[in-house]
Amino acid sequence: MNISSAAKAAGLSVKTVRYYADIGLVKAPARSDAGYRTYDEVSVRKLVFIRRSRAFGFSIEECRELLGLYQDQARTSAEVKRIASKRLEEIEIKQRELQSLHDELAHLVTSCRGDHRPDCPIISYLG
Amino acid sequence: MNISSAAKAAGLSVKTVRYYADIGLVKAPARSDAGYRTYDEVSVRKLVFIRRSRAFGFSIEECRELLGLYQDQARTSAEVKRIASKRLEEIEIKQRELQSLHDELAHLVTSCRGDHRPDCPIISYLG
DNA sequence: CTTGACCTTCCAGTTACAGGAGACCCTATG
DNA sequence: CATAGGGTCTCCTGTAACTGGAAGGTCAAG
Repeated sequence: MNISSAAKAAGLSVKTVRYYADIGLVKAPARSDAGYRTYDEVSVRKLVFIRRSRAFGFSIEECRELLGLYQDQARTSAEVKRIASKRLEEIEIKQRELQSLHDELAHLVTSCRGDHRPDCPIISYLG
Repeated sequence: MNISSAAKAAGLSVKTVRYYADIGLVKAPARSDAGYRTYDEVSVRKLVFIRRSRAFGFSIEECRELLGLYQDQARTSAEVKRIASKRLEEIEIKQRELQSLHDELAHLVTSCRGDHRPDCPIISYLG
């Protein structure tokens, strides 16, 4: 399985798969005679795992850690839960930040008439 | 007023102020004989404007545009409102994304016992 | 045999700065 | 007056997670 097939199967771009190989996250298990990266089902499954973890906003380093736990038969669910909980907390913090930003900006936008005149509460507030 | 005083007055780091000068966002209005950047009240006010705009998540390019509108006596409030509304929409999209992420991850975290055993719904879901 | 789609490596660019090197400047103190 | 400490300058590198592109090798089809 060449890199483009693996990328398609995993739902990633070729560039991204090559990048993951470069940083040692998911290396191609083999190379062809011509030096082409060759992937198998196992590595594709890892790539999918990474894609889904990334979609959850886990960083590459967190993905690396999660992938280690994914492959580790002996790890406890507590180890996984710790990382996921940390990520959940980050999400909640970001949500609160976004909420206050949203409310403040929404207030400014609704209070701005948005007509041809120059006076604007948004600019007044920012300045 | 040297760069560190200006930075302190604007609530920014010296590095950031120098960066804004480099990219032509807020240049120092003058230089001393020794080549030191010299700031005045007007430029400090612009720096504050940028800091507050950045805090609202406006990109540097958006800040550049807003700053242009800020300084433009003839601009209409509609022009400002357009940019702010666009930003507000981006925030709302991000909020919805974060919300579904949050719900899904929260569901996984609560369904994981987080004990010494290896079976873990989080990993099962990601893999 | 050639064409076109693949693949390779390496380099540059993205965002919005931060860190640091090496050199210059300024002020205060001994 | 020398020097010590800060502050400032420019320039280079690094960050996260890739994307785009150049130059060149490979492979299958017609």
